[in-house]
Amino acid sequence: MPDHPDLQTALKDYRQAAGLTQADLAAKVSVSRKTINTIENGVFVPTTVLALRLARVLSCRVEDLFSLRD
Amino acid sequence: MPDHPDLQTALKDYRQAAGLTQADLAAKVSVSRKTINTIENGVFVPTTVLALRLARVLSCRVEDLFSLRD
DNA sequence: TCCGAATGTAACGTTGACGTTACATTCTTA
DNA sequence: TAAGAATGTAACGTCAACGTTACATTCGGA
Repeated sequence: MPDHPDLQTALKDYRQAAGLTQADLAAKVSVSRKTINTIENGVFVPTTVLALRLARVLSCRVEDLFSLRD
Repeated sequence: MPDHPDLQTALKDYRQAAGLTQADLAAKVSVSRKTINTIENGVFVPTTVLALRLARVLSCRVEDLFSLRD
């Protein structure tokens, strides 16, 4: 489960704080559970549209969920 | 210059407010000028990494630049 | 400790983001 | 109004995001 070179994510923390499973969150933003799983594990970076949906559902900013690795 | 169905953007407004040309902004975030141009015109949506870079350079949030069309 | 729930992960295909180059068009401003 | 700067846009290629399905593994509570 490699970290993505450009980005780090706090998605798992926010999801768990909201009391949601990966499957719950996937349903709320209309993607597959695998998509949530691979994003949390840094396998790939979500599109901006998905990042905006995730931030909306988790009541935070895109920057809270994803930050550039400098 | 079709609007993207999922997203609307205020990138042009923020760029112009910062006194930057498309070429200036492209250089600052390390993409081609065409990429900035096509994003501003809604031809396609930037990746999350690029959206984060744009927000950083323009001193605003990703949500200020891009918003879901509901 | 056992069982179900939650999570990890693999293969294959489709689509769209972006680069590069080049040229046409539209704005500025002297 | 002429010249340069800024912007629009087209063709073609590459790579990564995601879907779908399926199965293995791990975790948490009775």
